Amino acid sequence: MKPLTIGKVASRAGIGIETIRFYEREGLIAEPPRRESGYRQYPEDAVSRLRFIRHAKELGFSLKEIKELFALRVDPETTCKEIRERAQAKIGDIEDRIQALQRVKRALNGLVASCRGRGPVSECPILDALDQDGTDRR
Amino acid sequence: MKPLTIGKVASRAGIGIETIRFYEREGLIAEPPRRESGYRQYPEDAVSRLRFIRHAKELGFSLKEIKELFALRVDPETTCKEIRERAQAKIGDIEDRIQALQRVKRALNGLVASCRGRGPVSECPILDALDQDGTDRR
DNA sequence: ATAAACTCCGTACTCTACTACGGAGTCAAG
DNA sequence: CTTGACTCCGTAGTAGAGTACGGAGTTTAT
Repeated sequence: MKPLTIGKVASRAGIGIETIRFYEREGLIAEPPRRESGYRQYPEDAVSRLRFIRHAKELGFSLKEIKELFALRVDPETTCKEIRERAQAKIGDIEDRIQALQRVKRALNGLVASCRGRGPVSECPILDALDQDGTDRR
Repeated sequence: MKPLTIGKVASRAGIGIETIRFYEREGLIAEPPRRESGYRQYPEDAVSRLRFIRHAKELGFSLKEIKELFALRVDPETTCKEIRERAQAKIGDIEDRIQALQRVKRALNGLVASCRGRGPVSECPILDALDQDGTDRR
């Protein structure tokens, strides 16, 4: 359980050193303790947090949204009610995204099918995939 | 079925006029025909395409990726096999994303539940949600 | 005990995806 | 036939998310 240097954390989490410092500046991760020399010393679980950030980004969450996800559990002063409400809002959000992804997937499947069927692929099922609910949510 | 001006297209698709011109420059949408005055004239289905772009972006696809999705069906010279392969790769990709989102969702649900259960919410189920496969895919 | 590798910091640069500006021409409703 | 809304274009600016630089100090493996 010895603390990790920034370089170790970076390679384990699969991101760059500069990015970690950047996230620290942006408040996505806590400032870690330092040794006398000023070197950062990370506990193991910093790696999980950074991986989470990486994956969440790949899913299309912005850094701001990721911060909000983290905020759901920090401070023990937040009332349960509030946490529940915010979490549930996020869940709704995520469900929307899943729906939308499933539509894209169906469209691509349609493409594959029509292709297998050997007919001309000229017309485009992808376009219909997400076309509905033209109005804004979020 | 009369053609639409850029402004109409923009409002129906839920994006800005400048953004449409930008997408045109970037090759995400075709240059539409113009009337003598130079005004762009869009067919109805331009709206679908733009909505598709908007939704795909919300899902975390970059413009470049979106272009790749579209490229799956443009040129009729691409072999069926190739289209199928590329489409299937994208499908796999999307399935991964759906899985990941479902993990986040489960984590949030857990959060809500543990909260309702009244125990201390101190420890963080969210972090585990996406934490696995530390290595890169894509 | 010394070289190679690592870390520090602030600043500056890059890339993506818009968004705004502004002057000039065009359209359409009254 | 005017006037207010719309569109044209090129260029410039912005926000978000990193990424690079470079000189100086620190660790660590041999």
